[in-house]
Amino acid sequence: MRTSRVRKGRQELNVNTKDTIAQIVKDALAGAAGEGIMAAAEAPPVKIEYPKEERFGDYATPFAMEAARVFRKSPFEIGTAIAKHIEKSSLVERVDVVKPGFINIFLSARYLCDVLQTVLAEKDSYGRNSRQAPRRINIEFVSANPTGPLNIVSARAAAIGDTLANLLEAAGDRVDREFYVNDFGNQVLLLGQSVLCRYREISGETVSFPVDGYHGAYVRDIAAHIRENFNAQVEALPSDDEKAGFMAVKAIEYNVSGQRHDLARFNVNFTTWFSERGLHESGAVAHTRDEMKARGLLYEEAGKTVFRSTDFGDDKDRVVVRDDGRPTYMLADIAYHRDKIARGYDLVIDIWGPDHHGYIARMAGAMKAFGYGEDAFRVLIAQQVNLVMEGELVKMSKRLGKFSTMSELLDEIGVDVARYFFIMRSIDSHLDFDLALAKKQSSENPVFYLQYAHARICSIFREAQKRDLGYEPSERDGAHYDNPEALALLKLLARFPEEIADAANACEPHRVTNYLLRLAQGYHRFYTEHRVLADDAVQRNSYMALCDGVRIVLKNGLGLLGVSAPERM
RNA sequence: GCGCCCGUAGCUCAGUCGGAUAGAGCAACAGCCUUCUAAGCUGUGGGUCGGGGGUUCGAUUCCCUCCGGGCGUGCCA
Repeated sequence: MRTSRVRKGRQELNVNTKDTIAQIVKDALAGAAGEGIMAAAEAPPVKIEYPKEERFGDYATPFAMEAARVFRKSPFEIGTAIAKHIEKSSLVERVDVVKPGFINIFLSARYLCDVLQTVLAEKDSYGRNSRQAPRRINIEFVSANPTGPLNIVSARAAAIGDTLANLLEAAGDRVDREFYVNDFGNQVLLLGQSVLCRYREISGETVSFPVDGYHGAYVRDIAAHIRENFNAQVEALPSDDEKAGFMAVKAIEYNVSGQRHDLARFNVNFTTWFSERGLHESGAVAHTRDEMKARGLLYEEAGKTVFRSTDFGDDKDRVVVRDDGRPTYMLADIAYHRDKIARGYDLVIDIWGPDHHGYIARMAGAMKAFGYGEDAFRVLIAQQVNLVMEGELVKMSKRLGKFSTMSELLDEIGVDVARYFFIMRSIDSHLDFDLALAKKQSSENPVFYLQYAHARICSIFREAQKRDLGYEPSERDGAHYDNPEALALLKLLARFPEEIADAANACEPHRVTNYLLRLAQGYHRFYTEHRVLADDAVQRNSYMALCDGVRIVLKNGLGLLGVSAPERM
C-alpha cells in the first residue's frame, strides 16, 4: 500500500499504518535516549494497540508503563519524553500522554484522506502487504481419508485452511495448498472388500459383509459405478483378493474425485494432491528409514524398528517398522514431511483434527531429528465440530454410514454461510453447528449483514447511474468526512492491511470476520445518518468515494474468506 | 494417571504480546421508512470473566490448584 513508505536498506518497503506508528515511537524513543533521558538498548518491545475509547486516540502504546522499571523513571515522565519527540507529521495529528503513562496517537484527517485515495487506486489489491523476503509456505489441510465423502469436520478444516492460505498470500508470502491422500494401508483393503460385497449383492449373490467394513450408502454407488464401467475387467481377475484390490483402486479414484468436486464447490482448490501410495512406490519411505538409521535415530526391539522420538520431546519412542517388515503410517508421514521440506518450503503448516493432537510431539520430534528448525513446521489443531439438529447432537461416523456430508451441508445452507460460520470462530474453540438454525435464521446471519452492506453500496451506484449523476472521485473535499460516521469508516479502511497481516501472522482467520463486521456496522450507521447522493456535487463525490472505498474493502475481505460479495440482495 | 483444547450476558461466541469503564450477534423490550435496499439504524435491560490462591503499577489474559465439558494417550490411518 501507499499509505507510507519507510526506507530500509536500499529497498523501499510498503508498510501498514500500525507498523509505521511503531516506527515513529521507536524513533522518538531513540531521540529521547539521545538526550540521555534513557537508554534505548534496554527498552522492552514497543507494542501498538487499538484503544477501546475514541478519546484515547487511534493507536496507543503502553510502552512507558512497561519501561518504567527498566528506566527507573515514572511512566508519565517517560511518556512525556517520548511524546515530545514524536513529530507531528502528515500522519500524526496529536499525541497525548494520559494517566499512568499511555501514549495516545491521533491520525490526521489528511492522512485518512490519503488512505481513501490509496484504496481507490489499488482496488482489488488493497490490503495486500509485501514482504522483503516472501516465504514459501506449504499448507496441508483436509487430507481426509479417501474412503468416503467429506464430512462436516473436513468442511471446517477446508474453510480454515483455504482462508489462512489466502491470508498468508495477502500478507506477502507464496503459498501452496496441499491435500495428502492416504491411499495406502488397511483401510484401503477394507474399502475394497466392502465394495466387492456390494458389487456381489448387485449381482444377486448373498455375501457376508466385512465386520469393520464401510457401511455408507455411497459404497453401493461405487459398486454400481464399477459394475457399469469395469465389469469385464473385474470378471477377468482370478482371485477375490485381486478383485478387492481392483475395487479399492477404483473406489479411491471415485472418492478422491468426489472430494475434489465438493471442495471446488466450496471454493477450495488445491495446488497438489499428494499420494501416500506414491511415497511407498518411489522408495521414499524405505529411503527415510535408511536415513534415520544412518543418523542413529533408530533401534531394533523384538523384531521391530523404533524411532528414538523421546530424544526429541516425545513421551514415548515410536515404532516405524513392524516385525513383519511393513512400515507404519508414521514412517510414511515422516517421508512425506521430508519431501515437503525438500521441495523448498520455508514453512510447512499442517491443519489436523483434534484426534491428532497426540501426534504433534512425535512429528515435531521427527522434524527436529532431521535438523529442521522449529519455525519450519507448525501444526494447527482445528477443534471439533458438533453437528446439532433441532438442539440434539448428531454423531458422525464414516464406518457406520451415519454422517452428514459436506455436500449435504452446502445444499442446506449454501457456500457463503458455511464458509463464514466455520471461519468466524477461533480455530481453538469447539463449534456447535446447528444445521436447522443456520438454515432457518439465514436471513439474520452475520454473513448477510456483511453482504447487505456491500449490496447497499452497489445499489447507490446503480441509482446514481439511473439519475445520471456522475462520479468524479477526484472532485472531493475532506471537509465532508468531518463527521463521526465518516471518520470511523476511514479509520477502519486504514486498518485493513494490518488486520490481514496480524491475522496471517497469528494464523487466526477469524479475526478477519470480526473486522469486517465492524466495517459493515460502520457503514450501516453512516448510511442511516448521511445521504450519499446529495445535491451538492462535491459532497456527493466525497461520499461516493467513501462508499466506493468501503465497497472495495468489503469485497476484498469477503474474498479472503471465500465468501461472495453480491451486488444485489 | 498423563497430555491438549475449552469454561466470558438467557443462547452462540469475540476480547491483539498482560493495559484504560469486559464487547458483538441472536433472543427480550421501546422507538425510527412520502427521499440512495428496514436483511438496516437508535435506545434499554442483562456479567462474582467456572472457584480459590499467586506473580505486579495493572490479570478475562501469565503461573499453581481445584471443579466441570470435550478429545487424545495404537505396531489404525
